[in-house]
Amino acid sequence: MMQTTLKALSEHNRLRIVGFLIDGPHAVGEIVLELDISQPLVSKHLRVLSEAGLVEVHQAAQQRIYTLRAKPFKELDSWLESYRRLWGERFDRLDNILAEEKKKISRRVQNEN
Amino acid sequence: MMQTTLKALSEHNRLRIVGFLIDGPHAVGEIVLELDISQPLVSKHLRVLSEAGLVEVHQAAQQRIYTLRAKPFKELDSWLESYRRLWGERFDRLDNILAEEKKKISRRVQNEN
DNA sequence: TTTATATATTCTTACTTAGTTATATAACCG
DNA sequence: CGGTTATATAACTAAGTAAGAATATATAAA
Repeated sequence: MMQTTLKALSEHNRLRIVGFLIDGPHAVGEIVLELDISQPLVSKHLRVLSEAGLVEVHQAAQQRIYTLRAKPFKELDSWLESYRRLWGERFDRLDNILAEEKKKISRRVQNEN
Repeated sequence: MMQTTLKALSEHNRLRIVGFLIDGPHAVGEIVLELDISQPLVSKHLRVLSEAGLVEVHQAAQQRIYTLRAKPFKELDSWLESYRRLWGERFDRLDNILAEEKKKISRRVQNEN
């Protein structure tokens, strides 16, 4: 749920963890080194992220490798969709670009004929 | 900041308030009726949202009208950009929308000829 | 087996925060 | 003015939660 996702992401260190996991899966130990906080703390945050469905684990020997899951981010993205109208800007810009593209394409198509 | 935005949105009733404000500005009293929670509680949440820069107020007689501000949502959107690669396809939103639109336009223009 | 490595869990403490109740402020209205 | 409406603020309580310290679990290696 959106609620759960937002809550999980609303904490500083968890946001950092998620940010670190963008560039691929990482073991707990690597996260500890990257964030420079205690291992138990990292484990606890990973648990929260895990329960929120933001990450998944798989085991490799003694290591636990954590990976981002796409779903909650996709959900966030589509939730945001309702708000994009707030800054018409982007769509305006898009419209302008589209208008130009239309001209270009129109010209091209006519040349082809 | 992303942190602040996410934290403000991570609370149930605040998320509801923000959701309600999508369809336009609303007075505190209207929010109270819509969410069916106490007025002081609504005021407190509006304060948090306000301090997080998610809403802005203007006064009309005894009423305070709250409106969504675009900026933090824009920020959220561009923050999400880094994560879109998680579900492949839409890497740059704009680019992809453009690509699709181009096809449509191309088709349309050809039909016009 | 013992020992080392990697990670998780438990317990506690300090702090934050959602919600309630009661009260203050301020604008409008007769 | 006095009353009413609309909203904010303060004080309080209860619940949540992040962080640290100590300990437990589990796999691997010697």
